[in-house]
Amino acid sequence: MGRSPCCDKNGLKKGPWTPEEDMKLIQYIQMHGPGNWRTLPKNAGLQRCGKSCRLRWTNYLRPDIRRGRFSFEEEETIIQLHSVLGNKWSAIAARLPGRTDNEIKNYWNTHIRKRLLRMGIDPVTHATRLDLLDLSSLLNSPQLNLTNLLHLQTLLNPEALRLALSLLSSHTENPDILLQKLQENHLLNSQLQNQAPIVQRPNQFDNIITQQIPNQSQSLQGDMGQIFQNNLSDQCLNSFCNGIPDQFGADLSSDNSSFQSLNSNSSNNNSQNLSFDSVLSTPLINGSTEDERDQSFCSNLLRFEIPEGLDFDNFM
DNA sequence: AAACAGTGCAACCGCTCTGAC
DNA sequence: TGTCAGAGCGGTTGCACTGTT
Repeated sequence: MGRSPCCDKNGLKKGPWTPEEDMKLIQYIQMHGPGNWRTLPKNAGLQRCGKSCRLRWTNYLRPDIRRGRFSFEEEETIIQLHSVLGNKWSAIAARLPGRTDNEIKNYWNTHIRKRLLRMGIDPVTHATRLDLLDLSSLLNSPQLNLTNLLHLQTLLNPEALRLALSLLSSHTENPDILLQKLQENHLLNSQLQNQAPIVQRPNQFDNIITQQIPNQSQSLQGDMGQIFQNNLSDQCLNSFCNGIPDQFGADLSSDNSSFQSLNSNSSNNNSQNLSFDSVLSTPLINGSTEDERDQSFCSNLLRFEIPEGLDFDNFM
């Protein structure tokens, strides 16, 4: 079915483009415009296949190409769009002027994907996954305490909470048991993955919070349930983030003002009024370091805010 | 200084989609 | 309606560069 012949089968050149080749391609397209890539290389005097020419032009030679590091806003847009569109790189690129699908794809695979994995987020589904979370780092965090673990309950499976509580007690009592628990964790994780997916997309959060909390609180005994009543909902996401940062090589205890303000701002809200917009106020700094970005990502962990005016019909 | 490992990215491969005939 | 060629797309590869030992 219409597959174009491979370059090497036709004796055409492959590999990196030389400046001379670039110049020929640019000059030809400036005179005749892009299109008809099959005949273009011959007419332009290039020993390349049409596909190679098209790729070179669309990804690197086009005058409107924007080079350089991705801004934080661009990263956020990529993540948000990816959560909705998946690996539709061209569709994502269409919303990022000057960026190509290839560039976005590479950036996702080399930067964003790894970062999400470190944060325990499945880069495919954007769901929080305990098996992806670096629990050993989490447990070493000075931020780790019972309250934070309880906050995790709202985001994780009850089995996961039980594991975490068990790990915490072991952590302080017997390091060997801790190691054993961590190994058992792999088994638990595989079981968790077979259960209903723990997806926290924003439009589902309200339901999760209003529906899951009562059930899970009831499943707890005595004071535990009361603690949940006091700590659930609007602080859960905040505390979840507070529990994570050590694995990013940063200590948020010295710089968690955004989270503190979140606490104070949201303290008057009940769980049903939880707005994830309130988590979005983390200051964003272009050109920040990877660690700084990780911290900011923490606050934007579960943010899948859809840009205003975005018509998804156009993507499908 | 050399060897090795890890990382990032340009480019290619091969499949699918689309439109012309 | 079926076939074909061209174009586009996502996945993958290979190499250059950088950091570590």
